[in-house]
Amino acid sequence: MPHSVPQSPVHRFPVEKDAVPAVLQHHKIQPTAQRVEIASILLAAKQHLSADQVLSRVNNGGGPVSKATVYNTLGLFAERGLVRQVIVDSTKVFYDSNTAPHYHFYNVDDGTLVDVEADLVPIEQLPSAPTGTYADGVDIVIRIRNESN
Amino acid sequence: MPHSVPQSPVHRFPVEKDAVPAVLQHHKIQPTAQRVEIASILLAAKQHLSADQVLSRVNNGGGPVSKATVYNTLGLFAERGLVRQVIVDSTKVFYDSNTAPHYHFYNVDDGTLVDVEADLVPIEQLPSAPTGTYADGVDIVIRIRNESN
DNA sequence: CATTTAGGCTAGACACAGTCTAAATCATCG
DNA sequence: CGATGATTTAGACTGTGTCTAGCCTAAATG
Repeated sequence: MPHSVPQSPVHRFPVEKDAVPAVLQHHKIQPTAQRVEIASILLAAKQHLSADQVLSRVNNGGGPVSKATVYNTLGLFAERGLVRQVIVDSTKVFYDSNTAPHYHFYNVDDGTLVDVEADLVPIEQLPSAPTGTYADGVDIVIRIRNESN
Repeated sequence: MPHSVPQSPVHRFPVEKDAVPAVLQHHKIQPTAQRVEIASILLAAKQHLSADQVLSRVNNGGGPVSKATVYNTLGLFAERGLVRQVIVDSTKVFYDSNTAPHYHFYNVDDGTLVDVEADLVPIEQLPSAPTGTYADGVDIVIRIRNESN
């Protein structure tokens, strides 16, 4: 499961489809038709999509793209820092088009993710990583529930 | 996916097998043979086990317990606050026998989990939960990698 | 032009964690 | 003892994600 060092995006949201190939190249990703298709869905807004959601959106909009290609492409995007994997649900991975430092509210009742600005969670200092290792990133998830009265 | 409000354990590690039924009852769990078997594996130490690991351990040690029972039982334990679910790997859930407030290092190279004392990560304040929701808990995962030189 | 080559794409089979179902078993209580 | 409700069970099933083997395309080679 590849993870990447957090990296500030150089692009602004939304990214127009015309601008997608350049963004891909900036991340050392060959822009093919399918990759542009998938990236333009993700980069249309700051959002969290599962592979499943990307697959169905791409097959309603642009052209049919195979399941394998969607999964491979999302993995490649994550590896190259174009998107970030978010692990909050044991059953699926979310891909976050917002790569700026931030955390998440996760609504366990409806499975929704909401961004939390990083500076809203001031951490004085991180504990040092165990010997022989180095920190690669910090994920903070604040689990929330609906007030059910 | 049930989550529970964090709850300080009243027991000390390791919990001897004789003491397990009382611990279960303290968490409002009927102590059956299978549940005692599974709980005594988890409570033998502060540790992080997947359902898979519990299943194979219980079937090497005590008696055969079906897969469905292991999954149901772990879910029940989590719901009643005897153990905590830890979501760091998209492919499986870990069950943490340490229910005291703490966070985790997650070694993405070898899939290992290491506890981080809660007071080593001082958080000044949490952002307020979105309207209509309330915070149910905070998970912090520091992803680490092996220094590969 | 024909041929090779390399990267990318695809359908469909596959792997595997976790859930569901229907039946068997067990405990408790009158 | 028989009824009732909770628990356990084997095995089928679901859904996410991976793998395989072949196909396509574009660029390089001759």
